[in-house]
Amino acid sequence: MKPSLPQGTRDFSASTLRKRNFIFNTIKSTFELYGFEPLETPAVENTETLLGKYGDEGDKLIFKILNNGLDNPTKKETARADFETILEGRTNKGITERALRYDLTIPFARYVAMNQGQLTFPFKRYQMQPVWRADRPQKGRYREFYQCDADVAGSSSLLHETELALIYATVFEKLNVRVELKINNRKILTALATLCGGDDRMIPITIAIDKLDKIGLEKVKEELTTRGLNEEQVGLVESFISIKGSNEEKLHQLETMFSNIAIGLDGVNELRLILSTYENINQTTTPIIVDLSLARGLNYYTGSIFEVKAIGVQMGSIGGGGRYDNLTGLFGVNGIAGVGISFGVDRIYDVMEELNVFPENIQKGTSLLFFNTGQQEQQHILRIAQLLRSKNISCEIYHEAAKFDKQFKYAEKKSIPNIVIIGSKEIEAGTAVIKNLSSGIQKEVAQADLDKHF
RNA sequence: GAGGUUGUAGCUCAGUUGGUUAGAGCAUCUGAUUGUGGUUCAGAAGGUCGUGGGUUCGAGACCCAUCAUCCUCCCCA
Repeated sequence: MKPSLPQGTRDFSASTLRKRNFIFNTIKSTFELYGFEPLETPAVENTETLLGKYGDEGDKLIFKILNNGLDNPTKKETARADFETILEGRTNKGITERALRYDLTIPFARYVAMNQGQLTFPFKRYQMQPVWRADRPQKGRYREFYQCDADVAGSSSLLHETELALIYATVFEKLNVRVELKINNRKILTALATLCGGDDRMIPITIAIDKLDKIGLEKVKEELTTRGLNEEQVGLVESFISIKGSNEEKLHQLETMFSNIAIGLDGVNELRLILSTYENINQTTTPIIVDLSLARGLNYYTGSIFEVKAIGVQMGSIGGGGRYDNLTGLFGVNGIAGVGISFGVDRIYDVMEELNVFPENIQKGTSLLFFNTGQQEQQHILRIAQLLRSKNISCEIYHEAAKFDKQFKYAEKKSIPNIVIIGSKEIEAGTAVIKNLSSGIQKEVAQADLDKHF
């Protein structure tokens, strides 16, 4: 059979992995600087833990795992009946009891709900693991990709929003990626829905305005009309998303617009507080921008919402997050608020590759190669290599006494910067020949001092 | 779920209106080179042209199906 990879998945080789790890390490160390602690959850969750949390579209994109033992003859009739419900488009425990994790937030909520008695609140955790979506792959979209989440459970303090925004700014500055950090508040969108005829207008309105920068104002208005808004209501939405100016100017206009709607004013005040603390503290060059068309599809958000876009690259959002008032409510535990952000490592990688901003020094592998001149010498070299390794110098020995030509080419292909020759002559003299491959400079040193040269 | 793109050597790609034995560059291997590479030169190896049907005297090329791929929409990181 021909070897192949499932759609939307990738192998990562050494140079890619070093760059990816650079991103992971940057995010991880920043999370820890802010007091978040690590958590890992299984790749597989019970299907019912995940279903119904991401909307109808989301449910369709969850990878479900076929149960084992369906071919057991004694269970054949039950299996057949269960499968009928699958054909009707519903999931069934008898066929797919488990599913692959779709994001990290719901598993986190499940974990908090299960362990609420043991946790210290506010509970701050970070999690960097792959998630899977049965989506159609395309640019910046994979079926297996990593998310790096930091969430706080059990606190409604807006301090967390500010700190999470600072984490975004810090990480992207460390990665040398210029970004636009966009913020909005679901309460403002709720107020808009109220103005437009009721809370049930919330989802259609958010879905439509979220597409503003992609499809333009006219198409958004069309979509609002087909979703049942009348002319006056469409006009309201239009004047809402047309609000321009500085952050403060936008907030000011919103106050006028929602002067009679408490939840709207509430949202404006939250935004103002987060913005002022951020702007006071932030030492990076990343601006935070109020974007009223920012809506975010996931419907569990209830307060602040964030999104990060890279500047200068055509790519969907590389990070997003927000506040959800009742994180664990779906698991029967009420009263635990949450707020969190997520980094899309795979997209960040694509962006950094396109902008060519990875540092040079992260590709460091083996620092020297010992040439192999024969069995006898190999024994001697092995001892020296172990000594260097104990001093934290990475080295390898060419696996056979081949022509120098071959050994040189091996070193060059693996980008090993130095080669060391210890042949019979050198063993006798107690010396070693070091050659730097990029400069071509060669020197003879005492074997005992070898470690001092790397 | 809807629409489009592209599948030829390990990689990147040529291949004329259908016509002998399907090509190039890079990479690989061998030699020039018995302890000093990158350059150069000489040579070798590598393909059931994604798969299966069809049209034709003749198909890498045309038609149909199928699979894969990348991209767009939906939705999202």
